[in-house]
Amino acid sequence: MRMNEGVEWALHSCLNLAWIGGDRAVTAARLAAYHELPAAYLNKQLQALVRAGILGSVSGPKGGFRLARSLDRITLMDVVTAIEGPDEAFRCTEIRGQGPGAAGPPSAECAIAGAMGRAELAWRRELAGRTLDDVRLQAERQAPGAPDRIRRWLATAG
Amino acid sequence: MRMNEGVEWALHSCLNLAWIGGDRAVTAARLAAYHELPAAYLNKQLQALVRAGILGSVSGPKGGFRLARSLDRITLMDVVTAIEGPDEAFRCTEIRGQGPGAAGPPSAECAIAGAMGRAELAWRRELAGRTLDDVRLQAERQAPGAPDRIRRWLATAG
DNA sequence: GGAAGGTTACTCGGATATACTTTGTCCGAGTTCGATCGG
DNA sequence: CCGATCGAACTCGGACAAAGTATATCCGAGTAACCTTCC
Repeated sequence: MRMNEGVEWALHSCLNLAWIGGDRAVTAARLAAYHELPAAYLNKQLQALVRAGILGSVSGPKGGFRLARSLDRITLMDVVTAIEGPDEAFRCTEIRGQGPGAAGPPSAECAIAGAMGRAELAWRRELAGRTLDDVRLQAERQAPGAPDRIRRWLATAG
Repeated sequence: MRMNEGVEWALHSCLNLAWIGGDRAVTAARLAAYHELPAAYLNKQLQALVRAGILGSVSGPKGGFRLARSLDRITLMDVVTAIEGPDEAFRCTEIRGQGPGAAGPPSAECAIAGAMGRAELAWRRELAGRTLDDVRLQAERQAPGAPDRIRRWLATAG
């Protein structure tokens, strides 16, 4: 069970977009270059964020991506769902109803699926309770120079 | 992000072994037949449980698998770790340290990795706090006939 | 009749194929900017 | 000189290919029971 690596890229890119400033659109190529990521593949992930309504996109010259809403309105859960999809990690296939072990019509929810689902719910609850603004605040506390650094790099390279 | 289907099989098999009774070893083929699962592949998963010390195995005729300890000493976390491995789902690859975005020597922990890690910890905590005996109790409450059913099937098929 | 030895059948265990998801790449549709032409 | 039109370059978006992991299968090593043989 391994989470899509695009989740990490998406989270970093969202923070970078916030630090750059919401008025300007930034291309996927530039966002990718900042962390030496494959540009086309990052583009694919950002598309997913657009479909989820987290980012907005502009085509053509001077085009690119920008945040569709402020960081305090984007949760970790939003990003994970956008990239990974809505399905749960543990999916009950109801094997208890297959073969000789079948108990006729399925009675209540499978106890195993219930327990696993509750654990996953705790995970989702934690993700939904943390906004990207929380993460940004923590990141700026640990590396105060980050916002300036990306703004300056974008200016010199741009 | 999809969890290995073997986790579900392993959990059901452990409960079935408990219902059958700990004195007798049951072959992978028989456990698989009870839910119409591919026998050889279930065998592979049960091997992982043996390596983790959850099950014990006996070779040769009258051989098979049996619980290495009682259900109240096996947590959901134990089984998940045995099948899925010890690695976390979200793995920080430290892209913040790559390319122009690098902030020299890595200061503190990546804020993103920290937040994701805390969420995953909540999930693990929930899994570690639930034993297979809890699940068995819940399952018997919902389907009181299950223990008898598998014992009887094993006797007739046997 | 009882016990020892050999044989057989059955099991786990790991090495080996196959299917599928994730990762990575490429080209086309659409759009905006800039240059060119005309008034 | 100013405005409109045309061309060109740049961007996202989705279709296409490669790699890695999960799924499924097969065969060999080991072992316990059983049968045969001998005392």
